[in-house]
Amino acid sequence: MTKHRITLKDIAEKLGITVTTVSKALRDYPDISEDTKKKVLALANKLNYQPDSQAVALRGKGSKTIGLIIPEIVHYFFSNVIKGIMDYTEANGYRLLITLSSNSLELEKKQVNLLFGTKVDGVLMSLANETKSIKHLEILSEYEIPLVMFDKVSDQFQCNKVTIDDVNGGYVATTHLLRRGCKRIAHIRGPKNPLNSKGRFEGYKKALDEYGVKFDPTLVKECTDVTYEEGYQFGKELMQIPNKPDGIFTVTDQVGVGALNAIKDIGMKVPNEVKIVGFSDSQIAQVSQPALSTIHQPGYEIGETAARLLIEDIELRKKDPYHIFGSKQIILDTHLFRRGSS
Amino acid sequence: MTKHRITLKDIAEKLGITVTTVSKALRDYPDISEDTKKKVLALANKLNYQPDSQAVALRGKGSKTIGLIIPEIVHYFFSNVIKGIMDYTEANGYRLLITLSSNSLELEKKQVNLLFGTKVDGVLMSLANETKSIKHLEILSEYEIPLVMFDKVSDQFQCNKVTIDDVNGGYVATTHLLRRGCKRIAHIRGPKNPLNSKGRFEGYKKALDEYGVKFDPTLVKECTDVTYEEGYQFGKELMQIPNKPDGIFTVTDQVGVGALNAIKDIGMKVPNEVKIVGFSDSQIAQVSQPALSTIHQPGYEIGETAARLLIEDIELRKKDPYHIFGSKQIILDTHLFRRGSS
DNA sequence: CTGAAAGCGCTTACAG
DNA sequence: CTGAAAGCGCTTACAG
Repeated sequence: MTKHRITLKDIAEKLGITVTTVSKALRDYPDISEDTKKKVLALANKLNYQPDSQAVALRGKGSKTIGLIIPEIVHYFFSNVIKGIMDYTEANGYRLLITLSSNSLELEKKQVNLLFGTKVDGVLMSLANETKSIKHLEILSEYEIPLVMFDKVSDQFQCNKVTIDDVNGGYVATTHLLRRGCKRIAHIRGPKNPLNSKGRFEGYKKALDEYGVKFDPTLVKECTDVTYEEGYQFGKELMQIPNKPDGIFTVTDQVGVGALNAIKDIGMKVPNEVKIVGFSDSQIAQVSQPALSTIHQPGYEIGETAARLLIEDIELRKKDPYHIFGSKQIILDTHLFRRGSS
Repeated sequence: MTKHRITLKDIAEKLGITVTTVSKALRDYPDISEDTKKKVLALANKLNYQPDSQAVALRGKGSKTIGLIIPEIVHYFFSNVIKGIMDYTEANGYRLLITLSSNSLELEKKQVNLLFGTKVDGVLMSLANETKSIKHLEILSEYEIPLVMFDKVSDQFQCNKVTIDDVNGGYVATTHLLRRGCKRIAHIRGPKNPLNSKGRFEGYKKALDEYGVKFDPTLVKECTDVTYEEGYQFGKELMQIPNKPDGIFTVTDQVGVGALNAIKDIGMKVPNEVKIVGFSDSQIAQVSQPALSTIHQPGYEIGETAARLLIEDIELRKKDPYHIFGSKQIILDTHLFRRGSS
């Protein structure tokens, strides 16, 4: 005895009116009498009527659903971004369909097509590390599905983007080390491709340059997976070179804490002999001993802002078919959190 | 010049046949000629035809979408669960709609209704800490929408459930401390309500009992938010009581590392003076110094298993309208990972 | 082997 | 103020 879902027809029959009238009453059309509206509303509430979202989407304009493509989910920063997105979409009556690229271009393509097929009203995404060409995103512009990129964005695609200023973040981290008296500052960077690690690296070089410190490529290590283990390994290696660094700026906190622990395990003192600054302000940075100085990256705000920009485009387009989707880049502020490691 | 979405009608017109035939050809009906099938397939591929999922859902049986209600997203364990769910649903052609209860009963109710209105094929959920009564879930059984609970489950609702054996986990953690020679073992537990913290606490008591150690309520502290900070605070407090504990079992790794750092900051030695075991095997546990011993909780497998059980029920019901949804409880194994803290 | 017709649940121009 | 009709894109019993 499964219940069947209440439809407009059920309400109409019980009230002896037509579905047209019921539909209009529920949507508060001005040409329906107050009396009818009251009756319809009352019955709809009593029966816990929920419009069939598939039918509404099929008929109307938009599914009230947003698609998200994210490179990783087990990840402190991205979790925060997702939370920002969810809170904003939830508050604005949009559903969130979540998909994973696992940093693979192949999967990313698949997810774009899936979301297209699902007729989402818009897409939020952070690119996979692998992704260079953005040809697979063109289907979105062809069909005028708004896209907002965040964190890992491409400069080859025109759309709203939400990022932080990675160059400045790297610059602030490095000048902090310089001001704290470091003379030889190493950098453990991320992979070549994503713009973030490129930016942080540039900021590092810019700071050195400004302080008249010669850039030394032997002090730069490049991660593949950007893990704690890589940080530990590179931290160790850096302490074995003849002219050891006295400061390290790392592309993430995972890597930073890895380096920190390696240095402690070797028997050297942080921050006395080596100072370290990470990036992201993950929880891990607050918990290491000494706690890791880091550049705070506002994940929640990034997610919230990206969702807001997307929903604004969706709503504007609903009202005005000629509305052109935004193409600004919003760059959110970062801050240095100085802790025991520097 | 927005492109319009390719429909069956477009393909039919180009080929000079009807939508009926196109639909059947694409679904590989036996009564369509091979020749026609080939032509249709070829054109559909060429035009990158994607069936309108709303229309399919409206017409057919099921939306190929699963709803997830999760208490928290910025959370190492739940992130892993979600990844397990996503990988499984993705591999089986289901979409995932993700919603947050933020551990609030009110929001949880809202999300259940939202997912019901969205006509998801099934629901996965872990209960909010606040949730005691499960009356708001009855709508799912009334409309025969399958539900699988994981991690935080209720014994008042009949459905498939995936959990770990918290009692055993707490027992294993505590007996480990006893065997390592601890005489006075404290427990920093979670809130009263969720079954997990209750279970871990029971396991703790069971172990004490078995080893003939008298249970001392002054050695039990109860967290509200289960954070690093609470762990730090309680760790400190425990070291201030006259007859200090020499071992601590904590409800999570956050709390465990908090306690560990507090004890180090006081100037006491871990594991020499106090041994600590956490719970969950979060990343944080590998990174503290000494690394935290912990009970590994297989988040990914929990998610994967829950998704599998749900999709099995969905598919079976599609084939057999009389199929009755499962109501077994799968209890996954935990393991002790011994590290430097014990 | 192919197609005409009905219908899923809704919305909205149009008629009365 | 209310309702009959068309249609969104699809699937499937039924007819030929």
